Amino acid sequence: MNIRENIRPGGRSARVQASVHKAVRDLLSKMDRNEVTIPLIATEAGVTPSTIYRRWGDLQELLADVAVERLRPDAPPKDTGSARSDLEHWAEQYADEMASGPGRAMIRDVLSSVGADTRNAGKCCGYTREQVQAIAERARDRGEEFPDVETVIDEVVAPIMYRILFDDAPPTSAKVLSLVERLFPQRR
Amino acid sequence: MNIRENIRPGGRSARVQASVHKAVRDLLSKMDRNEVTIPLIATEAGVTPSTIYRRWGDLQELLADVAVERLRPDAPPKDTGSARSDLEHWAEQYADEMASGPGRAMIRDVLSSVGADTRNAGKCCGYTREQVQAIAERARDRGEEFPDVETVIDEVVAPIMYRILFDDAPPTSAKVLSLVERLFPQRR
DNA sequence: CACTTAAAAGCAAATTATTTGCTTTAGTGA
DNA sequence: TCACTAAAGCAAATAATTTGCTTTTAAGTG
Repeated sequence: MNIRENIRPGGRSARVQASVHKAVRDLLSKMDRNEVTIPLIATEAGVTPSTIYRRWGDLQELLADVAVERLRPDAPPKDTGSARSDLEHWAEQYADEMASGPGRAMIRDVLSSVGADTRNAGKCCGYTREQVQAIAERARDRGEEFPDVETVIDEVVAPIMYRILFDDAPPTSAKVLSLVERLFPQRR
Repeated sequence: MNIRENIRPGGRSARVQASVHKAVRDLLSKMDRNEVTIPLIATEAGVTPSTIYRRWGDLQELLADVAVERLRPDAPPKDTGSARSDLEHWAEQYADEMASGPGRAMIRDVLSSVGADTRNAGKCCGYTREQVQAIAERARDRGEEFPDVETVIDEVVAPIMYRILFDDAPPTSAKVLSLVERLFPQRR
């Protein structure tokens, strides 16, 4: 078979990507985000600035790329015994993480990259959907009632995110619980 | 009274601000947003780049400043006879405007400015709240039932915005109507 | 295991954007 | 009208970005 696949060499790629990502994370933890520049990242990562420019285009794209990685959940939602409490637990944690300083900064980075190709924001939304999906599936396996995933996104995730992004006050824990409550027809 | 108020001269300010804003709007309508640079804006506006750098700091802040202005509603929500239809009408229009190319770009600009001082995103949220408030007040004057403004934000505005920002598919008209429907206890 | 290939990295010069110190201009209040 | 000061202009210095060209390196091939 000799139709040349367009998988091409480019072997150092992974290594460079890893060291650049690490450099970004390190610098971001040490200094103010608008002091971080591409030449600085390049030096820290031990690569040439032009490498970064050519691979990522600009700082925004690079920051978005790093942020998406960091926003990827590292574990499925905790199993607390019932779907409702799984969701409560997950939503509170989600709200906390996203409302934190670094969380907000990462969301901003993701949203402000235009990257029509990369669809960064879409990826984040996808991670969230997967998490909710996992809770929903556990509910089904247990034979519990559980709302549609899209409904959970509309009624729990969206308000949390809207308040974090646009409002001065991030949602309190009580607020998050009340959002979840609306989804469950009757008492506990 | 001679305690010097800290209102200081700075008279050309308004004129410069107007011409810079106009230049930004004009350029944005003519070319791709990432071809727009501060030196270009400065030339178009007939000012010096350093003036812009000193007043706005960087391109993001300037774009955010212009975007906030443009996102300000120019009229109160249309009075269509009933609160529910006012809200339906307003929400559909809001969703359309925000989901459009320019709408999305403006939201992105607003969100990606850090401006801890300016609170750009907060202003936008404020405009939205005012619009919903106006509908709510009309409802009250007519003696109609109407949900709490914050509830409308959680259940209608937030899902619309979340889907526009994070999801690939902006909300359809039917989707928007179904969001409004949930807020009204029973049939029309 | 050479050896070829092409994507990705390095390098450096050219271009462009940003910052900064100093000077000038023009509203404002006396 | 005059003095005052915030904001604008100007230009030199610095920093970031782009670009053409060369070099390196992981794969795939024989």
